[in-house]
Amino acid sequence: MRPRAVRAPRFERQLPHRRRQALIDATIECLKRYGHEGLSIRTISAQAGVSVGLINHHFPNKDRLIAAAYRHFNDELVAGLTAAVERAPDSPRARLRAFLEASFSPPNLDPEVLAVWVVFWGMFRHSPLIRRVQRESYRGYVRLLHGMLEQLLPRAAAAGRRRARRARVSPLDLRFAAIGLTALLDGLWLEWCLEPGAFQPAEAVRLCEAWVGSLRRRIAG
Amino acid sequence: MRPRAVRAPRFERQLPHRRRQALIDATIECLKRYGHEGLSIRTISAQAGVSVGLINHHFPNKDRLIAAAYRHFNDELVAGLTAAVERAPDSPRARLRAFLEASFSPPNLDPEVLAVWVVFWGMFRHSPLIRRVQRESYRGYVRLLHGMLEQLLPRAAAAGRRRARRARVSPLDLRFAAIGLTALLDGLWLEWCLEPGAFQPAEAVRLCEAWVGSLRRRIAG
DNA sequence: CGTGCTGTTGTACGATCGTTCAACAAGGTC
DNA sequence: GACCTTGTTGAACGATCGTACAACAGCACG
Repeated sequence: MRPRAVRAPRFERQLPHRRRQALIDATIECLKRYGHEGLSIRTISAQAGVSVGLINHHFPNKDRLIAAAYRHFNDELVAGLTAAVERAPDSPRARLRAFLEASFSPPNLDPEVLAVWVVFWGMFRHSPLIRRVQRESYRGYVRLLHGMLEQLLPRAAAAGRRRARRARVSPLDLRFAAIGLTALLDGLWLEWCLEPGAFQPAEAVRLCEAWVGSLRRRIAG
Repeated sequence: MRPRAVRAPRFERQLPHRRRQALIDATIECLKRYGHEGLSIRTISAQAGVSVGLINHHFPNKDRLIAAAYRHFNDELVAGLTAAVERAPDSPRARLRAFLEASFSPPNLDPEVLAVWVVFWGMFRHSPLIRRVQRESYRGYVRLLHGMLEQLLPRAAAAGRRRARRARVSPLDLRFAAIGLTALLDGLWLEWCLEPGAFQPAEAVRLCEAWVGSLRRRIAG
C-alpha cells in the first residue's frame, strides 16, 4: 500500500551446509518421482526451489551432488537399522527380529526407494565416484549384520585349536550365514517392492528367521 | 587400378528382421559397455556400424527399440534356463540342479549382465512400455520355477479334502517355496555380481539346494 | 543396360543438457 | 544509512540429444 511498503525478499540466504542438504534431499525426491530422467540440474533445482546456477555454487559438478546424495541415502539406511536394533531388548534373537522388521517396513520397504537404489546401482560400474561411496558405505551395513549373526549362531567347539581364548563362531560358518541371510533379505525386499501384493512383510520376517534357525541347527549338529 | 575398377559398396542392404536384430544386439552391447549413458541413438548406431537415421527406419522411436531389446534379453534368459532344464536327467532333483547351475554360470552370472538388468529395472516405474514387457516376460520364468518346485516338494496329505483327485503340493506351501527360492536365488546372484570374489558359484547352488531341502523337511513333518 | 523399390545415408532442426559468469541482493557489521 | 561479504540469480554458451527428411545407392528384375 504505502510507497515504502516492504517487498518480500526474492530469496533467502542459507548457511552452506543447510543448502547443501536441501539440494541432496531434492535430488533424492527427483529420483523417486522421475527416475533417471529426474537427475538433471534443472529438475533438481526446480524441486529445491532455487535457480540453476546455485547447484554449481555448492557442488563442483553434478556427479559430486549425486555421489553426496548416494552417501546420504546409504547413511540413512544404516542409521535407521542401527537405531532399530539398539531400541530392541538386549537379546540376540530380539535384535535380529528388530533388524528384520525394520528392513521390511517403511521407510525402507517402498517401491519408490527401490527405484532410487536401482538408479544408483546402474551407475556403479561406470562411475568411480559412486563406486567409492558404495565401498565406504557398505562397511557399516556388513559390520552391523556380522555383529548380530556372531551373537546368534552357536559357538564352534574349541577342540583342536590351541590357545583359543573364547569359543566363537567359526569364520567360515559366519561368512556363509552372512552371505545367505543378506541374499534372502535383499531378494525378498526386491520381490516385495516389485510386487507389493505378493506377500506380507511379516511373512518375509518369518522366512528370514526360519533360515537363520535352520542354519543354527545345521551348525550345531 | 583400371578406371572402371569395382569400388567396394558403401553399405550392404539387409532384410528388415536381420537389421532389427542387429540393432537390438548393438543396444544390449552398448548397455554392457557404457550403462545408461550408452543408450543414445548415436552410440547404438555406431556400435551397429550404421548411420543415425537407420534406427528410425526400423523402429518408430528409441523407446520401442529399448523395449524390444528388453524383451529379447528376457527371452534369452528364459530360453537358456529352459534348455538347461530339459537337457538334464528326468528327475526333479536333477532338473532343479540344472536350473540352479545354469543360473549361476555364464552367460547369466556376469557383472555386465547385472548392469544391463539394473538399467532396465530403473526404467520400470516410469516407462509403460518397459512395464508391459516385464509383465509379459516374467510369466515364462514363474511358470518354469513353479513347475519344478511342484514336482520336488512333498505331496500334501489328501486328508480332509473331499474329492481330491491327486495329492498335490498345497498351493500355500508352493507359493512360499517359490517366493523364498526366487529371493535366495536373486539375492545370491546379485551379491556375486556385485562382488565376484565373495563366494564360488557352486556354493550358491548348494545354498539354494539346502534351502529347498529344509523346506521339504518342514512341509513333510 | 535401364528401371523401380526400398534399405540406407547424413545433414539439419529444435530441445535440452551441464556449466560458466557477470550482476544482483540479502543480511550482518560498524 | 553506508559498506561488505557472499549466497543467489538467470542469461548465455557449446555440446549432445532424438527425430525428420530429402537424396543416395544396393540389388533384384525386365
